[in-house]
Amino acid sequence: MPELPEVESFRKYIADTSLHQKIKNVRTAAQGMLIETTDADLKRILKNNSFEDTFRHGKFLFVRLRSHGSLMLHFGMTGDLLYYSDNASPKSYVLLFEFDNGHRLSFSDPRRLGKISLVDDVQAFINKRGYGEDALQISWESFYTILKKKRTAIKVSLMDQKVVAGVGNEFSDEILFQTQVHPASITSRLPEKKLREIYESMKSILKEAVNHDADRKKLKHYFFLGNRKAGLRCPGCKGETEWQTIGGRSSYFCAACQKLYR
DNA sequence: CTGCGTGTTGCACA
DNA sequence: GTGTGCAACACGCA
Repeated sequence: MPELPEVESFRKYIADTSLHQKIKNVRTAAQGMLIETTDADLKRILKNNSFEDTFRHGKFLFVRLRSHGSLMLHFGMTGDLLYYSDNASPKSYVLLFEFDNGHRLSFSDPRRLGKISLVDDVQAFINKRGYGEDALQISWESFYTILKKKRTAIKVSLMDQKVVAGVGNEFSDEILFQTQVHPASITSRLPEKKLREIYESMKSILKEAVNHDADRKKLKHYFFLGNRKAGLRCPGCKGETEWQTIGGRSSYFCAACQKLYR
Protein backbone atom coordinates (compact mmCIF):
# COMPACT_ATOMS: atom_id res chain seq x y z
CA MET A 1 0.00 0.00 0.00
CA PRO A 2 2.19 2.71 1.26
CA GLU A 3 3.69 5.76 -0.32
CA LEU A 4 2.81 9.23 0.93
CA PRO A 5 -0.85 9.19 -0.21
CA GLU A 6 -1.56 5.82 1.39
CA VAL A 7 0.07 6.88 4.64
CA GLU A 8 -1.97 10.09 4.58
CA SER A 9 -5.14 8.06 4.27
CA PHE A 10 -4.01 5.86 7.17
CA ARG A 11 -3.51 9.07 9.14
CA LYS A 12 -7.06 10.22 8.42
CA TYR A 13 -8.37 6.76 9.18
CA ILE A 14 -6.91 6.82 12.68
CA ALA A 15 -8.08 10.40 13.19
CA ASP A 16 -11.61 9.41 12.13
CA THR A 17 -11.87 6.23 14.15
CA SER A 18 -9.48 5.95 17.04
CA LEU A 19 -8.85 9.22 18.89
CA HIS A 20 -9.76 9.93 22.51
CA GLN A 21 -10.66 6.38 23.44
CA LYS A 22 -9.02 4.66 26.35
CA ILE A 23 -6.81 1.77 25.24
CA LYS A 24 -7.87 -1.12 27.41
CA ASN A 25 -5.48 -3.71 26.05
CA VAL A 26 -2.64 -4.08 23.53
CA ARG A 27 -1.63 -7.25 21.75
CA THR A 28 1.60 -7.53 19.82
CA ALA A 29 3.19 -9.97 17.41
CA ALA A 30 5.76 -7.56 16.13
CA GLN A 31 9.07 -9.30 16.62
CA GLY A 32 11.77 -7.59 14.61
CA MET A 33 9.63 -4.54 13.83
CA LEU A 34 10.32 -2.56 16.97
CA ILE A 35 12.80 0.32 16.93
CA GLU A 36 14.38 1.40 20.20
CA THR A 37 11.66 -0.13 22.28
CA THR A 38 10.62 -3.54 23.53
CA ASP A 39 7.43 -5.50 23.44
CA ALA A 40 7.00 -5.05 27.16
CA ASP A 41 7.60 -1.29 27.07
CA LEU A 42 5.25 -0.85 24.14
CA LYS A 43 2.46 -2.59 26.01
CA ARG A 44 3.21 -0.79 29.26
CA ILE A 45 3.20 2.69 27.69
CA LEU A 46 0.16 2.15 25.48
CA LYS A 47 -2.10 0.40 27.93
CA ASN A 48 -4.57 2.79 29.58
CA ASN A 49 -3.23 5.54 27.34
CA SER A 50 -5.14 7.10 24.42
CA PHE A 51 -4.50 8.53 20.96
CA GLU A 52 -4.93 12.27 20.85
CA ASP A 53 -3.66 13.52 17.51
CA THR A 54 -2.06 12.39 14.26
CA PHE A 55 0.87 13.67 12.22
CA ARG A 56 2.50 12.43 9.03
CA HIS A 57 5.97 13.09 7.68
CA GLY A 58 6.75 11.38 4.38
CA LYS A 59 5.83 7.74 4.88
CA PHE A 60 6.00 7.94 8.67
CA LEU A 61 2.85 8.21 10.74
CA PHE A 62 2.94 9.54 14.30
CA VAL A 63 0.07 9.24 16.75
CA ARG A 64 0.42 11.51 19.75
CA LEU A 65 -0.43 9.84 23.04
CA ARG A 66 -2.16 11.41 26.01
CA SER A 67 1.05 10.75 27.88
CA HIS A 68 4.57 9.59 26.97
CA GLY A 69 5.10 11.06 23.52
CA SER A 70 3.98 9.48 20.27
CA LEU A 71 3.57 6.11 18.63
CA MET A 72 5.43 5.89 15.30
CA LEU A 73 4.16 3.58 12.58
CA HIS A 74 5.86 2.82 9.28
CA PHE A 75 4.00 0.55 6.88
CA GLY A 76 6.80 -1.04 4.90
CA MET A 77 5.35 -2.60 1.77
CA THR A 78 2.36 -4.47 3.15
CA GLY A 79 1.27 -2.60 6.27
CA ASP A 80 -2.45 -1.96 6.67
CA LEU A 81 -4.91 -0.66 9.26
CA LEU A 82 -8.38 -1.89 10.01
CA TYR A 83 -10.81 -0.63 12.62
CA TYR A 84 -13.36 -3.07 13.97
CA SER A 85 -16.56 -1.70 15.46
CA ASP A 86 -18.27 -5.10 15.43
CA ASN A 87 -17.39 -8.52 16.75
CA ALA A 88 -15.36 -9.62 13.77
CA SER A 89 -11.88 -10.56 14.80
CA PRO A 90 -8.74 -9.53 12.96
CA LYS A 91 -7.36 -12.34 10.84
CA SER A 92 -3.80 -11.44 11.65
CA TYR A 93 -2.01 -8.47 13.12
CA VAL A 94 1.33 -7.27 14.37
CA LEU A 95 -0.26 -4.75 16.70
CA LEU A 96 -3.82 -4.71 18.02
CA PHE A 97 -5.47 -2.09 20.20
CA GLU A 98 -8.57 -2.94 22.18
CA PHE A 99 -10.47 0.17 23.23
CA ASP A 100 -12.72 0.68 26.21
CA ASN A 101 -15.80 0.76 23.98
CA GLY A 102 -15.07 -2.74 22.68
CA HIS A 103 -13.84 -1.54 19.29
CA ARG A 104 -10.41 -2.50 18.00
CA LEU A 105 -7.74 -1.16 15.69
CA SER A 106 -5.38 -3.58 14.01
CA PHE A 107 -2.09 -2.95 12.25
CA SER A 108 -1.34 -5.89 9.98
CA ASP A 109 1.83 -6.42 7.98
CA PRO A 110 2.29 -9.85 6.37
CA ARG A 111 5.79 -9.15 5.15
CA ARG A 112 6.71 -7.44 8.41
CA LEU A 113 8.86 -4.85 6.69
CA GLY A 114 7.14 -2.10 8.65
CA LYS A 115 8.44 -0.48 11.80
CA ILE A 116 6.95 0.47 15.15
CA SER A 117 8.45 2.80 17.71
CA LEU A 118 7.74 5.15 20.58
CA VAL A 119 9.20 8.61 20.19
CA ASP A 120 9.42 11.46 22.68
CA ASP A 121 9.88 14.19 20.12
CA VAL A 122 8.65 13.69 16.56
CA GLN A 123 10.78 16.44 15.02
CA ALA A 124 13.88 15.17 16.79
CA PHE A 125 13.22 11.67 15.40
CA ILE A 126 12.96 13.05 11.86
CA ASN A 127 16.04 15.22 12.21
CA LYS A 128 18.16 12.54 13.83
CA ARG A 129 17.45 10.14 10.99
CA GLY A 130 18.14 12.79 8.40
CA TYR A 131 14.87 12.70 6.48
CA GLY A 132 14.17 15.47 4.03
CA GLU A 133 11.15 17.73 4.05
CA ASP A 134 7.78 16.19 3.34
CA ALA A 135 7.03 16.05 -0.38
CA LEU A 136 3.82 18.06 0.05
CA GLN A 137 5.55 20.70 2.19
CA ILE A 138 8.91 21.22 0.54
CA SER A 139 9.44 24.60 -1.15
CA TRP A 140 10.73 24.92 -4.69
CA GLU A 141 13.85 26.66 -3.38
CA SER A 142 14.78 23.76 -1.07
CA PHE A 143 13.92 21.17 -3.70
CA TYR A 144 16.04 22.86 -6.35
CA THR A 145 18.97 23.53 -4.04
CA ILE A 146 19.23 19.84 -3.15
CA LEU A 147 18.43 18.31 -6.54
CA LYS A 148 20.73 20.43 -8.68
CA LYS A 149 23.73 18.99 -6.84
CA LYS A 150 22.71 15.33 -7.11
CA ARG A 151 24.65 13.27 -9.61
CA THR A 152 22.54 10.16 -9.22
CA ALA A 153 19.60 9.06 -11.40
CA ILE A 154 16.57 11.35 -11.03
CA LYS A 155 14.41 8.39 -9.99
CA VAL A 156 16.87 7.58 -7.21
CA SER A 157 16.89 11.23 -6.07
CA LEU A 158 13.09 11.39 -5.92
CA MET A 159 12.89 8.14 -3.95
CA ASP A 160 15.67 9.14 -1.55
CA GLN A 161 13.83 9.89 1.69
CA LYS A 162 16.74 12.07 2.79
CA VAL A 163 16.22 14.31 -0.24
CA VAL A 164 12.44 14.55 -0.05
CA ALA A 165 10.23 12.38 2.14
CA GLY A 166 7.23 10.50 0.77
CA VAL A 167 7.87 9.57 -2.87
CA GLY A 168 8.22 5.85 -3.56
CA ASN A 169 8.71 3.61 -6.55
CA GLU A 170 5.26 3.86 -8.17
CA PHE A 171 4.82 7.60 -7.81
CA SER A 172 8.35 8.34 -8.98
CA ASP A 173 7.64 6.48 -12.23
CA GLU A 174 4.39 8.38 -12.73
CA ILE A 175 5.98 11.78 -12.04
CA LEU A 176 8.74 11.07 -14.57
CA PHE A 177 6.31 9.79 -17.17
CA GLN A 178 4.13 12.89 -16.84
CA THR A 179 7.14 15.19 -17.17
CA GLN A 180 8.70 13.13 -19.98
CA VAL A 181 11.99 12.54 -18.22
CA HIS A 182 13.78 9.19 -18.43
CA PRO A 183 14.18 7.78 -14.90
CA ALA A 184 17.90 7.13 -15.43
CA SER A 185 18.59 10.79 -16.26
CA ILE A 186 21.37 12.32 -14.19
CA THR A 187 19.65 14.71 -11.80
CA SER A 188 22.21 17.50 -12.05
CA ARG A 189 21.96 17.44 -15.85
CA LEU A 190 18.31 18.39 -15.86
CA PRO A 191 17.64 22.01 -16.77
CA GLU A 192 16.10 24.10 -13.99
CA LYS A 193 12.89 24.29 -16.00
CA LYS A 194 12.59 20.49 -16.05
CA LEU A 195 13.25 20.21 -12.33
CA ARG A 196 10.52 22.77 -11.82
CA GLU A 197 8.11 20.66 -13.87
CA ILE A 198 9.06 17.60 -11.84
CA TYR A 199 8.48 19.55 -8.63
CA GLU A 200 5.05 20.75 -9.77
CA SER A 201 4.10 17.30 -11.03
CA MET A 202 5.17 15.68 -7.76
CA LYS A 203 2.94 18.06 -5.83
CA SER A 204 -0.09 17.76 -8.08
CA ILE A 205 -0.01 13.97 -8.44
CA LEU A 206 0.49 13.42 -4.72
CA LYS A 207 -2.24 15.93 -3.86
CA GLU A 208 -4.69 14.34 -6.21
CA ALA A 209 -3.88 10.88 -4.86
CA VAL A 210 -4.39 12.18 -1.32
CA ASN A 211 -7.74 13.67 -2.32
CA HIS A 212 -8.81 10.27 -3.62
CA ASP A 213 -7.52 8.33 -0.61
CA ALA A 214 -4.81 6.84 -2.82
CA ASP A 215 -7.50 4.77 -4.56
CA ARG A 216 -5.89 3.68 -7.82
CA LYS A 217 -9.26 3.20 -9.46
CA LYS A 218 -9.85 6.93 -9.14
CA LEU A 219 -6.44 7.73 -10.57
CA LYS A 220 -6.97 5.96 -13.86
CA HIS A 221 -6.17 9.05 -15.90
CA TYR A 222 -2.59 8.56 -14.82
CA PHE A 223 -0.72 5.88 -16.69
CA PHE A 224 1.66 3.88 -14.58
CA LEU A 225 -0.09 4.01 -11.20
CA GLY A 226 -1.25 0.49 -10.52
CA ASN A 227 -0.45 -0.44 -14.11
CA ARG A 228 3.17 -1.43 -14.02
CA LYS A 229 4.25 -3.54 -16.95
CA ALA A 230 6.63 -3.54 -19.86
CA GLY A 231 5.06 -3.82 -23.31
CA LEU A 232 2.09 -1.53 -22.59
CA ARG A 233 1.03 0.85 -25.31
CA CYS A 234 2.19 4.34 -24.39
CA PRO A 235 -0.76 6.78 -24.58
CA GLY A 236 1.58 9.40 -26.04
CA CYS A 237 3.52 7.78 -28.87
CA LYS A 238 1.72 4.39 -29.02
CA GLY A 239 5.08 2.69 -28.62
CA GLU A 240 5.81 0.06 -25.98
CA THR A 241 6.73 0.74 -22.38
CA GLU A 242 10.02 -0.63 -21.10
CA TRP A 243 11.35 -2.07 -17.88
CA GLN A 244 14.70 -1.52 -16.26
CA THR A 245 15.97 -1.68 -12.74
CA ILE A 246 17.18 1.69 -11.54
CA GLY A 247 18.46 2.23 -8.05
CA GLY A 248 17.68 -1.40 -7.35
CA ARG A 249 13.97 -0.98 -8.06
CA SER A 250 11.80 -1.90 -11.01
CA SER A 251 11.24 1.10 -13.19
CA TYR A 252 8.71 1.40 -16.02
CA PHE A 253 8.89 4.12 -18.64
CA CYS A 254 8.48 5.00 -22.29
CA ALA A 255 11.94 5.44 -23.80
CA ALA A 256 10.51 7.33 -26.78
CA CYS A 257 8.63 9.96 -24.76
CA GLN A 258 10.90 10.24 -21.76
CA LYS A 259 14.10 12.03 -22.63
CA LEU A 260 17.38 10.80 -21.21
CA TYR A 261 19.58 13.61 -19.85
CA ARG A 262 23.22 12.54 -19.45
C1' DC B 1 9.57 -24.23 -8.34
C1' DT B 2 11.24 -19.58 -9.52
C1' DG B 3 11.01 -14.87 -9.45
C1' DC B 4 9.04 -10.68 -8.06
C1' DG B 5 7.45 -6.78 -5.00
C1' DT B 6 3.93 0.35 -3.19
C1' DG B 7 10.38 -0.06 1.65
C1' DT B 8 14.61 0.71 4.32
C1' DT B 9 19.12 -0.20 6.08
C1' DG B 10 23.82 -1.51 6.16
C1' DC B 11 27.94 -2.80 4.02
C1' DA B 12 31.50 -3.53 0.51
C1' DC B 13 33.52 -1.20 -3.05
C1' DA B 14 34.80 2.44 -6.77
C1' DG C 1 32.44 12.74 1.04
C1' DT C 2 29.55 10.79 -3.19
C1' DG C 3 27.56 7.16 -5.55
C1' DT C 4 26.46 2.05 -6.86
C1' DG C 5 24.87 -2.50 -6.11
C1' DC C 6 23.34 -6.03 -3.38
C1' DA C 7 21.75 -8.73 0.52
C1' DA C 8 18.73 -8.88 4.25
C1' DC C 9 14.31 -8.56 6.53
C1' DA C 10 9.54 -12.08 5.45
C1' DC C 11 5.51 -13.50 2.98
C1' DG C 12 2.03 -13.91 -0.72
C1' DC C 13 1.27 -14.32 -5.39
C1' DA C 14 1.74 -15.37 -10.47
